[in-house]
Amino acid sequence: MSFEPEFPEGALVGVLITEPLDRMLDYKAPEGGCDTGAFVEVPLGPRKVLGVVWGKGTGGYDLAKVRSVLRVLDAAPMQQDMRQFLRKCADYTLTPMPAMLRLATRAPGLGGAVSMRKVYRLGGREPDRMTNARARVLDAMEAYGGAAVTMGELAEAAGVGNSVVKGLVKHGAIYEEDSPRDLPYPILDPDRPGKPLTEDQASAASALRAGVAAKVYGTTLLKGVTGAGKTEVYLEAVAECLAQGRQALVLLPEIALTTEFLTRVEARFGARPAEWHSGVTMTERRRCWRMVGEGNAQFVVGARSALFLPFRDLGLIVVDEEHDGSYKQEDGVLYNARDMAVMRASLCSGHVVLASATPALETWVNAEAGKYNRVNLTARFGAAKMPQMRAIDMRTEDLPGGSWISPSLQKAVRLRLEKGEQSLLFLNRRGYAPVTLCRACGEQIGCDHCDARMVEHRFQKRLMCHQCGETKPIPAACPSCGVEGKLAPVGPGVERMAEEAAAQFPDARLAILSSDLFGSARALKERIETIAAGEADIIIGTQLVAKGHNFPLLTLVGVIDADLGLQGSDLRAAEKTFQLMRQVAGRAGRVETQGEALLQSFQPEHPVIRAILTGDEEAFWRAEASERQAVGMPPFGRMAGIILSAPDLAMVFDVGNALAQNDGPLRAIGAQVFGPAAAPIARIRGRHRVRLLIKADKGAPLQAALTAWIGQLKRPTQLRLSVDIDPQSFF
DNA sequence: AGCACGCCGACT
DNA sequence: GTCGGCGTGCTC
Repeated sequence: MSFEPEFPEGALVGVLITEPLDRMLDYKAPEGGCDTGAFVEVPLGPRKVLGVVWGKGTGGYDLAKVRSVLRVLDAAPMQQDMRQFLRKCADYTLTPMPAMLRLATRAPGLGGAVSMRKVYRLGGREPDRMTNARARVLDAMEAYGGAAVTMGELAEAAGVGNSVVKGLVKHGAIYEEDSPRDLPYPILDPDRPGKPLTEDQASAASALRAGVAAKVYGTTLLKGVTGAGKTEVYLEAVAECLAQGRQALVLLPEIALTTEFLTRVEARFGARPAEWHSGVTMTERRRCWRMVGEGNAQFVVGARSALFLPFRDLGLIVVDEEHDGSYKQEDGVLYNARDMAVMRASLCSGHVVLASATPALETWVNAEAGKYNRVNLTARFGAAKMPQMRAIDMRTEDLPGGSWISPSLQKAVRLRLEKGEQSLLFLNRRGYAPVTLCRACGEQIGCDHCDARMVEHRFQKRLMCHQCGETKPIPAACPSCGVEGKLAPVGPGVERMAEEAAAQFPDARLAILSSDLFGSARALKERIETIAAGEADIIIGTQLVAKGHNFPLLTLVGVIDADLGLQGSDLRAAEKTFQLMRQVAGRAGRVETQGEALLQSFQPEHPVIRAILTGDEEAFWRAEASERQAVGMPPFGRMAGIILSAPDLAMVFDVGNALAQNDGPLRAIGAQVFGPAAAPIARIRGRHRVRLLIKADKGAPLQAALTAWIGQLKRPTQLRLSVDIDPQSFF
């Protein structure tokens, strides 16, 4: 080290650790000193824990008891913008700092030494005897040029066992050396020619490029209809970012989408980006985390948690399908990755691209207000046209009970079958039937641990709770009245749709796409590929199919129940329905032929259904926005949810009521409290849950008031409390 | 989070 | 008389 450390040995430093203590601890700097941002190992009681040097120590602790940092870890120090990001994110979501730090250190083996492995290069000397096998090894070696190769790879390439290689090492014909296991990612070339862009795409791309080139914070909504080629366009923004030598991040809402994306990146930049999501191996995660921190990964594609990777110089974050509900983490640290992406970029002078065919209302409003730029992508790529959309009025269809494919829809499917084209029947309900009803006593079979009904999954021959995942066999007799043979499945699920479709179209090849029918993302992806290639005539799917997979042969989409999601008092229901419908409809006819989308509805005059059919999105958003504005709901007001849970129902309500009564800190900022009421999921794994909702004006200092409010409460040990800022759904 | 300390019920 | 339940408190 040629530089003096910021804190010389023995100096007092404040360390943030990943253990749930909601304050910094003072330690003495270790031998050799340390700097702010260093990842360190510190003693805590009998344990050694991970931490980050956050700055000068406070000195507010008995100096005699202050212990010393054990060692500075071999990892790129956390930069100032990252520390600011964690702090702001913690303040916004009311999450303790240690939990934020855990999010940012989700890399295995962080504490360990850099792991090494043996690699081999061509040596200078000749072996004593040249054998056939040895010659093959040297030939294979030659093919690698000067590059290092592992034993496994080399033996494989030469078609020999490793003893041959070892023999050559002994004679000096091959050098053996140690190399870090975590290798840098291949260099991406932003100057390779991309796919030719349409005029529309090119102008959108240059707008995005300009945003990235400015090297200041900015957010752009990239709004483009399904199939308009948003990916090609934002990859140009990535190219600009890479050309500047900065790092780029693309967030995708679904792991299943990454494989196709990687292929496109490879085609555009000549190599694959780093991947970060729950599906990648531990080794690869560690490599990704380290290389991102060292600047040896230029481009990362990942899930929402990739926002917390230690980027050195992040110039661009793309949030693809930004409206997708899965960007909101629903357990642990409750954050919305879309909003946190904006926060992160604002701290590192990066640009954000929010891409969607159907933006979230919040995003639309921000673009209208001029807080975000807006770039529209209108033309469909190539010859593809938007599908014709039509409602099927279910009130006038002659349909026997227990079946859901109307005669009009049947006719349309037959037509496609005759032409050898694919149809998609969309139903956003997994399983066979959502309700199992006893025809003798009216009992609906529920989950033993939650207040949810059990959904029949006929493939697995079990009932399943979609809340907690609990399953049980389908009983022969009613658990309530004991009568046998009277249990009946009620309502449709995709499995049941498949049964009906098989009866209606006996000669068609059917494929069901539902997340619970696939063990892995890989299996799902393979299935999607064979279907896209034409292995099925009729696809029956849940919302999984609405997430951007490309089915070129698909020309008809039938939405079985377009009314699902319109009911209820969930404020976002209309928005979600709108987004889903347009996306599913966008599946149809992505290539040459004109597609058709049919929506089965009992209320075709509903504004949402009409907005979908007329394609007047702006009208939909304007109407939705003014409705929300009138009642002061997000994004025109602020909301927070408080979930209390404990094994004892009375206790949860007592605490909830106590909170509701002592609402002084909230009243001080003009906020209102609603509840306590049973939470949307009233019981999970034996814990009763109640929810309070807080509604405040847009500018109100909500987080500070919530902290003061919750702080005055003394709560029993078994009671858990979590705060959800900007909840996704509120009843 | 762990882990220790500590104060009340059913066992050798 | 002890073993052990988990409530309370501490960790620099």
